[in-house]
Amino acid sequence: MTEKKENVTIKDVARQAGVSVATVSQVVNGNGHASEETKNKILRIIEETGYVPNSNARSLRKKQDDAVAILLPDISNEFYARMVQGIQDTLFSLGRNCVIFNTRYNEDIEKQSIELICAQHIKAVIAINCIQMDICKLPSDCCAVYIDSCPVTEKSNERYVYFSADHEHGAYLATEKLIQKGCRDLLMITCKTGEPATEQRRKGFNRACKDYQIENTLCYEAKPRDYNDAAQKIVQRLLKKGTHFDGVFAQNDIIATGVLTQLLQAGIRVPDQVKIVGFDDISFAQYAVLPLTTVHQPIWEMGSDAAKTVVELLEKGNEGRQNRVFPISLVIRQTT
Amino acid sequence: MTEKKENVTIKDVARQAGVSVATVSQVVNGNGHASEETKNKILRIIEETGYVPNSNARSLRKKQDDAVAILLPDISNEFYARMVQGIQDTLFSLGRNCVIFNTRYNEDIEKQSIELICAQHIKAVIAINCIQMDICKLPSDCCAVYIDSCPVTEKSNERYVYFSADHEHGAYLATEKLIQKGCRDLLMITCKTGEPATEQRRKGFNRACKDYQIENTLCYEAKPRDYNDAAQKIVQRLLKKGTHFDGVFAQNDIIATGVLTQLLQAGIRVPDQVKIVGFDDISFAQYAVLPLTTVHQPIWEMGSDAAKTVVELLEKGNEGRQNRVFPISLVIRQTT
DNA sequence: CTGAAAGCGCTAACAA
DNA sequence: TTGTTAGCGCTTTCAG
Repeated sequence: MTEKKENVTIKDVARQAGVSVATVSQVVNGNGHASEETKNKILRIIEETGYVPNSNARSLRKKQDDAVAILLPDISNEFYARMVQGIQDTLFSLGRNCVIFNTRYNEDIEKQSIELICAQHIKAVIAINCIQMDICKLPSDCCAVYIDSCPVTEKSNERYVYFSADHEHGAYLATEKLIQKGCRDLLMITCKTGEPATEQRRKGFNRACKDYQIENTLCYEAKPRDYNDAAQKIVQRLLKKGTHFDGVFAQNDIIATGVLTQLLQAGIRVPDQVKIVGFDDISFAQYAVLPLTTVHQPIWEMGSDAAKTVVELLEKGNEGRQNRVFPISLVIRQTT
Repeated sequence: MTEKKENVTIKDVARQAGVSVATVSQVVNGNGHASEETKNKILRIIEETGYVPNSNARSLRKKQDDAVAILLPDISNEFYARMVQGIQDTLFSLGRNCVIFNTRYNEDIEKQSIELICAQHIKAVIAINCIQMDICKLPSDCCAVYIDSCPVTEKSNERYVYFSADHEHGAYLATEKLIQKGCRDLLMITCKTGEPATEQRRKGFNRACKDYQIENTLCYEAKPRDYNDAAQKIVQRLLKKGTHFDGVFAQNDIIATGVLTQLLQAGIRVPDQVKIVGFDDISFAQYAVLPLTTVHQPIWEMGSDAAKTVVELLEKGNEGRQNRVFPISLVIRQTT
């Protein structure tokens, strides 16, 4: 039976090695006191047979899955995809893996995902910008890092930590740049109303406007799923009505791209007549029709750090761990 | 115990409903013959307690996990992300979920992912453009849809089906367009050598060149992970050497964007002096510095169809199912 | 240092 | 229509 490498169980390995399953288990998990000799023998048999432990059985027995769940709204948005890369890279180096729940900005799918997390007895989750902030819905023995899902003023505790980029500061810098470049009639196009990141960016925008005594401001919301299209429609409508604006703060780069497209199409010169600042600094901010001035977020780092943190939370509990606010910076390109 | 909704097991439900676990199991899985009365009672208790079946126990018992595995090389590439959306949308409507393995063009990670698939006893996989074509490595009771992972001439069988876009035709159309627009010195920048899609596109390019008697052709490979950067470096080097070319067939839109950036930076007019055609038609093909002429693939549809197919394969076996080649089309924008 | 045995939560015969 | 029971593959006391 050494040629077929399927459905080999711990029992098969034990039998072939002439030991008990307990010993095999100990060797596999490295927490035993097996002699070098038996250890080597078992390892050899494992190699030969291609034995791979049944993770369902293990999770069942331990009442705990060793995967980390990632909840996010849209995997085709590069912002989230790059954060996932950060998470995975770090998880991989910790010998763990993850399961991604792509919730499509849909509360039902989010709810269902949480049910799957319960069903699978996953005890570590990274929730990125999720709607369902009602954290009671996670089993009480679950650890979590919430990224942008909660106001970071939320106190972290034994099981939860809150991460966020410094959205307010980023928005302030973006708005300030527009004003310093001479814009007086500002348009902000936000992401989803109610999202913590959206609201903090709004705050930063408003504060900058106040500090510089800018009073002509417009604000519209781009519905998610298709930010680009939403942004184009907003600009189109404004242009048609003849509403004047000379500076646009787009709450993400996808929105900024939509604004840019529509403006250029209407024959408006950017940045001469209208200036634009985006947010996130995803790759096509660089490669857009006009490379975008935008607010850079340390996306990979936040993901990587979240992975490290959630695993520590799970393994050692929260040793006085604080919430984290990640610094952002303004990247000047050609739309301002 | 009706207020806490944690760690409620089938036993708890059975006890509270005054029935056996077998009956509960039957009701939950809908394959029993319970009376309306007991069924309703059980359903009510489930609702009250918030019982959710332990998927690890179920998978263990059934020797089969009901998740579908997705293997792909780079989730931050919008092409793959959008295909995932298609897969998930369809899987969701079938009441299944998926686990994504993001292998980073890394054979080790791919191997490890396959091990996790084995460990978890997942029996359905969708493998997109994966390296490990040695399908023997999947357990013999696994069903799979391979997308772009194998030459589609591979015969499908009881357990495997091969999907592919019509890469050769797409490449032919792209190349033909360049030639018809007057290009005579063609540069092709390929994706990873050896990938079936790469090789088929190469074939299409070569065939078009032959048909139109174009002899001055150059061919370089852009290494994955950072296609944009790789493409920029290739163009930079060529420009420095003074190598002449007036038409570029980029094997994906990310590469095309890199080419475009470098060309414009060198003061070369596109499409006047050099024309470019990309491949995939991902969103920023539309929003690039110059909207890209590119080959459109039905990405969402391929994903959706793959999901449907793999589930059917699993549930009913392969009822004479053929491989599929998806049609592509050329989208003309502003780089030709 | 190693083995025996209980049991995680669930499903599927089989009995009643 | 419903209940009893064996056992999926694994980890983990507890004995030896």
